Amino acid sequence: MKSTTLTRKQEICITAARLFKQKGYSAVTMRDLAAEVGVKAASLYNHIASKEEILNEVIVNIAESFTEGIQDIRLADTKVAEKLEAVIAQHVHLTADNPYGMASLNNDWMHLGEGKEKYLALRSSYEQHFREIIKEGKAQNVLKDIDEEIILFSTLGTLRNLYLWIPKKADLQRSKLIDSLCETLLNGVKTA
Amino acid sequence: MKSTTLTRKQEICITAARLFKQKGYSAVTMRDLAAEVGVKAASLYNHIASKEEILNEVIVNIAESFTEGIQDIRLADTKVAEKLEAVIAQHVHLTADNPYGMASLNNDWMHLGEGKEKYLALRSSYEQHFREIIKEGKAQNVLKDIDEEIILFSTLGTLRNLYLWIPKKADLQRSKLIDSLCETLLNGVKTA
DNA sequence: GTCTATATGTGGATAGAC
DNA sequence: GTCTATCCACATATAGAC
Repeated sequence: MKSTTLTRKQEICITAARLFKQKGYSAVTMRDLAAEVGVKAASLYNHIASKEEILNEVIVNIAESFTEGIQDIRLADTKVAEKLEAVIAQHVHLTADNPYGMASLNNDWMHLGEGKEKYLALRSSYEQHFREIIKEGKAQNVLKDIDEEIILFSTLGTLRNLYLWIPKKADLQRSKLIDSLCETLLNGVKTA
Repeated sequence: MKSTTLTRKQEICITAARLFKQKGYSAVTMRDLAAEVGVKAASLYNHIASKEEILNEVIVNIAESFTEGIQDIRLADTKVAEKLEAVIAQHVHLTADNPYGMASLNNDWMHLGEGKEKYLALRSSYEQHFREIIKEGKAQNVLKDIDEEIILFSTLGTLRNLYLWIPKKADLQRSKLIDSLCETLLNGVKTA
């Protein structure tokens, strides 16, 4: 992140993420990737140590962004309702910035090698922060008395799938999308 | 579906679906599958023609159930609110009956061969029926004036992820889960 | 930093004995 | 219907010339 010019390694990882979304990590070969980058497969190894390292680069950075972000949100001195909206907004922003990486994060994390434990810890931490916000919301009577896990996974289910249709709705403004999602997820779709 | 005793082919497909959920279709080898079934890899080919055929068996049957089900719901002579609840209930039932197959349906459909077009047609049809129900809801002022696509993908996002946590919450009764999801998805999580 | 050539392993699938 | 043995294509990754 020190320059606007992409290093070769970054170019490889970004291209890889796009292919991983299309076919999944296991079905993408180093030859596929090399062809897309415009070099021969062997040349990739001057920039990365292994296929697995690419997956690590793609996934772990995003996972860190999510966990750091929700920690800041949780600890912030704001109302619970605003925290919930901030969590939704963060998902929209991080997904719009990197929809391909989000696909790998969701679907290919089990193919991580060394990095798997770190990823699982980050995910676990993320969910725990989210649970604490939900608990706070229920304690303050801002959230209904619905099972905490249902609220967590229902909300996360929608947010985790954002990567599937944000690219298809490129025309939709982020701010409008965030507003609609907050309304839908927090207040529901039925009229009162 | 003509007997309570599983045929060898059914046993293979059920075992395969479980492995596909763990590692994804591409990363599961015929040797992995054979070991899990308790035979040698070559023996599998007395029951199935190819690895791809297994994926077809796993995915297409479920996709058909979903599309047929939502068509019946849409055409039924019931109120829109009940239709929405029926869609949610169908997701819970089909997912609880076959959580492993749902993983393949969500994540491995792109590896279908011949069956891919059929799958895509079924999915498209499913979404179209869902859209029509949403339109009906908005026309009758049962649903808020939120973008139809947002309602569709927000709701589907949560429902498509049910396979990830239904197995972890085996103790949760289906009827309680359906009630909670209807409340959460339709009326929202915030207090009025 | 990219290439050609290749080492080494493993994938899906088949042949034919039992 | 299951086995052993095997074919052949293709996977990741390395060696060494340029």
